[in-house]
Amino acid sequence: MKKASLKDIAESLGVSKALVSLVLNGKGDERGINKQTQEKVRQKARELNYIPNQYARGLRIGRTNTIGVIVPDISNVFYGTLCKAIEQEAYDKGYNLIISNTYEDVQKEKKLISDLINRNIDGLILASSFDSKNEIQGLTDTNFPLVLVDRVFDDFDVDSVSVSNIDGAKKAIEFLYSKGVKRPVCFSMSPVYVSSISERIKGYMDALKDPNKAKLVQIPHDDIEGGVANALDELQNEDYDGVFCVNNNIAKALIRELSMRGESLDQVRVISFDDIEVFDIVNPKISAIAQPIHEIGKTAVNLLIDRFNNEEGHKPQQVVLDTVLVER
Amino acid sequence: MKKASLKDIAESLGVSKALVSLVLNGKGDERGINKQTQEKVRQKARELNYIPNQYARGLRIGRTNTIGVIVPDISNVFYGTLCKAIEQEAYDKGYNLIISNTYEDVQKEKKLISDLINRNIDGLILASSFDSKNEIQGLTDTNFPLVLVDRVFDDFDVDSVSVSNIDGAKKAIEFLYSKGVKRPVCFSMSPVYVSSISERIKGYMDALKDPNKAKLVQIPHDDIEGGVANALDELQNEDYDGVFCVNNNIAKALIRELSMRGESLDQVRVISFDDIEVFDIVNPKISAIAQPIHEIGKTAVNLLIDRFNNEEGHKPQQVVLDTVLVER
DNA sequence: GAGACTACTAAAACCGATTTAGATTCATAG
DNA sequence: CTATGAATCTAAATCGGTTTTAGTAGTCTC
Repeated sequence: MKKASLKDIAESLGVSKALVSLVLNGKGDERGINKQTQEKVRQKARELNYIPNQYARGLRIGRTNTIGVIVPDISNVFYGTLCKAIEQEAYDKGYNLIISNTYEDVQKEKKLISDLINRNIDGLILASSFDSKNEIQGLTDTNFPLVLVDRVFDDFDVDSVSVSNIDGAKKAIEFLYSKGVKRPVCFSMSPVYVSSISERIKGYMDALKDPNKAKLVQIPHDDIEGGVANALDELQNEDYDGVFCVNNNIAKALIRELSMRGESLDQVRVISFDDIEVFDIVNPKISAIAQPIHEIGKTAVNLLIDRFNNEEGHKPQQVVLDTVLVER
Repeated sequence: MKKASLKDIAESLGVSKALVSLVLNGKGDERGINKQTQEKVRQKARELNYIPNQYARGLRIGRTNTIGVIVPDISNVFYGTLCKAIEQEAYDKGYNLIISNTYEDVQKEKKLISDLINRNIDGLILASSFDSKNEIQGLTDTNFPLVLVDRVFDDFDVDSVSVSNIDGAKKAIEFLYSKGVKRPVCFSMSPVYVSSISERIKGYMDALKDPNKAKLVQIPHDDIEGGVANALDELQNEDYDGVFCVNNNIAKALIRELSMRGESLDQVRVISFDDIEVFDIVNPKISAIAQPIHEIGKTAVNLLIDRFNNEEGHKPQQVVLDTVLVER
């Protein structure tokens, strides 16, 4: 049983394709098509289980109701949840998603961007691994609908949704102090070119009571386990009693490493940016700075759709959402 | 700068669209087109940064190089990783993905399936929440390329990829015995209609040394936390010293609940189906039955592609992969 | 120099929708 | 009896590719 086309409906009713198309697109009244004829068309469409061919439609009207999403790694819970949020909102608004992962590979990211665009997506939501906005400058120059999430660039006239990383980091440090921590160190990720990470470091610095006691440890992003282990060795002789992890991957590695060394989480108080389920399962539980992931996704989708509906008048917005301290 | 079309290349070179199309599709030699002409065409295509419009192409040849993927929940690490595996393999083979979540909602799953098909995907990889094969019988009757993963149906002549759940569960129980556990109970999920769960229960039963000592606890899937808490209350007076969790969600809840009650994981030995990172972070670590997720994804994609290339001759296969005991 | 063959290229149909510009009918006004 | 116009509907162009069919030169054969 082949799928029914416009033509099938038109022929079986003895009317033209044009009429059928107009009726089914709700332009029947506007175009003065007889109510009874309209009803017959709709009836027949149901009967034949007609659904328009999206590709013919896309070819003609230049839109495909598909949004591209590029994230570093969908199997990372943060991005998985973000995609879920995006998908829900997009689905409600009648859009589908094409999701791709870069695995932080800048070359792959470039290729993916052009691949997706050439698949005629209507717009792109991008959590970029690029180290500068230059890489996507070309995209924005062509006026392609783009929303950056999670990782954004300063002074860049593009729609974006991010969280107040500086503020979130400050909250984390203040929380540590309030729990009696005297000297918090910061476990950071290198390289730090992504905006979110560098901002969190700045927040840490800003919140320190005594800037001279700042201690920043760089964990290489391609060997988190090893980096954390080295860091702990190095810190053996330093006196510190709290750790602020700039993301959950570092925190997970830290928890694992500490327990392998038989050191309790009671001795060193840990707090992390990004709240994940693990923090609620380990003992003792770990506090965290949670991002409003659902809202990030929802906002990103709506910025895009606003742009679609408003091609000319749209002004790029940089939305910055607040984080929440999850105290455990 | 608008995107270049076939016509642009043809006109700027003074040849026909047809010639350009043939050359760029590698049929130049076959059709005896002058080598030099071919080179000029390719050169110009590069110069104009030409990429074919996938929708025009899809409309004409009836394929879109897009695979639909439907899973219960992409923010669940298991499915996130599965999607990642599928995406990698598909990407390598030149296919894109459209991913959607059902959240175990059968109605949404039905709608998603028809939505995706009407977006002209070439094939579908489905981790279904349906309780019977009847729901997708219609799909297979139309001969639509479909591969079931994770959750499959017996006696169903459809491509599928799953793991040997019975065998995996047996391994888990045997492992518990080998570690001195005397009486393992099974924390299962209700309802149990999905094949994977019921098979794991069967594996548990089969592996018990004394079937009279079987103890099966049903955890409602929509209140795992509460279900686990109730189960632990109920088990207070029973003597048991090991728990086999049929999936990671139950295990996570169990670990959390045990530590909240101050009970150590040393007293009750826990093992879970599905291996997740958490099990390597908590203290003590948790052993697990790992699924070869990457291979599942890869196999599913290749079954689909084989079907594409082999429309008539393709025979549905039920691939069953082995699990691995991850001992910690 | 006609017929056949080779090497190359163009034209046109087609996929299935949308949309523009116009055609047809019929009633009413002048 | 014709012009005006409202009400209905349609033909055809279009989107950007792919593929089939048909053609034109030029060369070779006898």
